[in-house]
Amino acid sequence: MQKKNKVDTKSFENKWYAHWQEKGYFESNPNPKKQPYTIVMPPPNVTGILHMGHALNNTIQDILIRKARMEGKEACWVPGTDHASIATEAKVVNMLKEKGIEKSSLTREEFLKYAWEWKEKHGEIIIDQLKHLGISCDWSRNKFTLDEDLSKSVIQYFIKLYDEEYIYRGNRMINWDPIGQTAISDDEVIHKEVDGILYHIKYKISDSNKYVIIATSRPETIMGDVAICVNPNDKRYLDIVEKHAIVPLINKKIPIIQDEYVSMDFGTGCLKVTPAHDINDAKLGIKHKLESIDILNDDGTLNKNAQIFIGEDRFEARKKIIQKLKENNLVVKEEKYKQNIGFSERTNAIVEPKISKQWFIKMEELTKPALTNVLNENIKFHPNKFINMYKSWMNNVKDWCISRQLWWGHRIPAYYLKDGSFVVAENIEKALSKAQNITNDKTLTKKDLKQDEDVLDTWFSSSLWPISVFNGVIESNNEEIKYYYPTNDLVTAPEIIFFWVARMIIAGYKLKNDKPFNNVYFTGIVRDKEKRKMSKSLGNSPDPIKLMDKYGVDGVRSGMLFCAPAGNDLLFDEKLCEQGRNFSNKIWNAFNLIKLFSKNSDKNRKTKKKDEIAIKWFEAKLNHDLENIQSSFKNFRLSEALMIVYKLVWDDFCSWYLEMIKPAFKEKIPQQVYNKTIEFFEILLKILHPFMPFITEEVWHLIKERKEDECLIISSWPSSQKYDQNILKTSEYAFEFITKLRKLRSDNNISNKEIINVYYDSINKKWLETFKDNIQNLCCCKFEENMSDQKNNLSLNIGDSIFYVPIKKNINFKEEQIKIEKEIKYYKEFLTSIIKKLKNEMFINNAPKKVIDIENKKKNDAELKIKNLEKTLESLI
RNA sequence: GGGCUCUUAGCUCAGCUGGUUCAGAGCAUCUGCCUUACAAGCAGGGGGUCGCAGGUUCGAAUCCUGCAGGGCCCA
Repeated sequence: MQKKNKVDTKSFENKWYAHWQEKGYFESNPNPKKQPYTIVMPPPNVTGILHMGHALNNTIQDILIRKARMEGKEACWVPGTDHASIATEAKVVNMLKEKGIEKSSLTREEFLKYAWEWKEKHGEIIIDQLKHLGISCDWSRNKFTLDEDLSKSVIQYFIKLYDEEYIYRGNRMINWDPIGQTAISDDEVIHKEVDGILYHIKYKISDSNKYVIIATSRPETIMGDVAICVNPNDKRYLDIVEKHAIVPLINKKIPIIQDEYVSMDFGTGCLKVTPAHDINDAKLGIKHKLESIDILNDDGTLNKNAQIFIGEDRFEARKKIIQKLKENNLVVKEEKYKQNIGFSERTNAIVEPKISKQWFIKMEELTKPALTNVLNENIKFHPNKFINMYKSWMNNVKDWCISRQLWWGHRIPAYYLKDGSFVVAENIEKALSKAQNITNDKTLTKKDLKQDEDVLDTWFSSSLWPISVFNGVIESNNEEIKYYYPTNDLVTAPEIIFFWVARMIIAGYKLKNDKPFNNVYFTGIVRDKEKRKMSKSLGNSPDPIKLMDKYGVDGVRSGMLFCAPAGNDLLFDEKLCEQGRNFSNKIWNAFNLIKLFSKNSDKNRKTKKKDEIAIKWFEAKLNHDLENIQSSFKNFRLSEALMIVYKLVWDDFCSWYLEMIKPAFKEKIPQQVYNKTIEFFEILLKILHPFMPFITEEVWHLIKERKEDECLIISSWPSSQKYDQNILKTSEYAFEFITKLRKLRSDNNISNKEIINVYYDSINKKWLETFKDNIQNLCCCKFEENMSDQKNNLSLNIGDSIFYVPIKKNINFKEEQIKIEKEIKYYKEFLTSIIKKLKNEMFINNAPKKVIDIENKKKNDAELKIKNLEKTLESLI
């Protein structure tokens, strides 16, 4: 029969969220009397939707901020969204395509109008979804990276870096995304191993009947070939060096050159050199002063330089070229081989190396303070294993390409004059005056200036986030930035350690000469049970909103946390939410019981001994655990902290404490015990609150009359008080006794209601006095001192004491005997090994005294144990 | 290919600079219970040569080397 004591979390989730917001509990203002505690939220893409990664990440931040708030700090959590230039622009382009509009048919202004409409329409979705999670960020501070003040900050930072000569414009090989039609940075390229084919193609030697065979995986680029290169040590090709080869199909004459760069054992040892389409070939090209022939259009189709297959897509062209070469018997061999191909992080297009004029940031100098302050732990990484990764990136960092051929984003503040020279300024007016100064031409007008068409890499703007959300770039000394910066903790995914974390640190030192945050907590990547990363394409990612509907917000939050140790991937299983929901229910039912107590509390009833002990014990256990919880939090071991709370609530409070103080049938609970129980429960609710904010707030208001502003969310975090260590130790024996007697009862089919008599002789009287009532109460037994019949008894060995249990029913003494003999054998072997150890002079001479003492104690304990077991055996027979 | 990291119960993980009776937790599983807070529960139980092979040491899950296998980052 199922009972209906299930908590309906939906009935109060919205109520409390609205109440907290209405009361302004999430909001923060600089308060010199309080210590600030600041988190900036990693801004999700403005048009994105909530996935499990967001849910985990924001839950963690919420736990941290709620705890800080309860600890009396000025807790400020700044939320926001990111314009995500390339991702959002791609979405808008697709949307337009569906309407039959090509981006190329629109002006910049027209396109941006559509983009802003799109943003207005979709931009609030993720914010609403985040609110669903119950997160307590200061929504009045909600920012968007394209907001006016943030945009100004970005431009100002650009100008500063340009003026200090960290930013330059240069013609370099970059990664070209033919779908997004933009340059992307090295970090936005994902390398994957792909099955490819290495084609061995014959090139005729000029003025000869001979051929040279080159190996290439990209035959469509042969029209861009400008040379053939061999290793000077390669004896196979000595005869053709200095001659010329003829590029097939287009019959172009190219030189055969030598360079040690060419590996003799890869392919045929002959490399076709295509400087426009390969980074290494480009280097060779510069070295040997070769021409660079770009045969591709920006969209990845062949251009007129290719001479053939003009307008065909690069991969189509590849097929056709191979076919044509085959027709001419020029393909000697096709070899399967694994090659590394770069894909665009955002569009998944195969990236094309391309020489292009772009804006770059010189990184070498800028990374120095950013590296030092992580290595010296001025900024702490949790877990710190990521320091190594960070270090190697910082040490090998290349200049960062920050221009993107997109419209959605911060437009580069460079203004070109007719002669191609440019000035960098925050707006056209300032640009004009700069231009007039430089050229000494006061007749110049705005019309003579043309702003750069490109926008900045999104990560360039987000690197300012911890500063710009407090307007610290433009007004570097305002009250807010002075109070909140550096922020305390950043919670993010290790995937963006370079994209974002590193660059925020760089910006922090550049602009504020100080770190942007004290701690970086790296969460794991959310994966499914089969360890596959959760992704839309695999369809293995549950919708967090649906999960919250099913298991309650608190259930999902705690469920995720159960298995989220820092830096370890989270193998998500819906079962965890079930566990979380069950936990909510447990809390709810503990509340139900306490509510029953309240109806039956009695001011005149005196506190019993068993209750006194229960209170004394739980008080000690609670304070003991509070210490551990605090240290887990300090080390960002949040799932560990939750587990301590979980066990404290479920096992210690519900299973032991509440059972101990539960009054007998039809009896009332003493008022004092009730009050103490409420006090404990309140502390438990407080430490549960960061993890499970809703149920705890609800119960908080139900267990006591409270005013509407006496909320748990702003209550004070409990600190650990001094506690009785002794009772924690001695109570262990009581629990052990109870467990063992319960087992004895079930092994021998004794009904739970039947009182079992337990006899004892030499025993720690004080211990028994302390725990007697609770033990008798919890496992339905009765202690007697003198036993008449010394034989045919079962017994319990607890610590150094023996308890005899005369059982009238048929007991298999033989079996019992074998069991005890086995145990005696184990302890005897154990004892032998310890004695051997203690006789070992090397051990005695080398081991610290503490260890030797322990071994001696082990010896004594084992001897006593054996003695008691033998005594037990005697009483059995 | 370079670097980092991991391998402990069926699953997910704790086990700090070697030394408690150290092999642990949660989940899962098994057994018995609809006992008046809770079957989304209660009570009890079982389960691991700590990846493999060496080495250092009085003593190794813990330190070192090699091997095997997984993961991450960078080329």
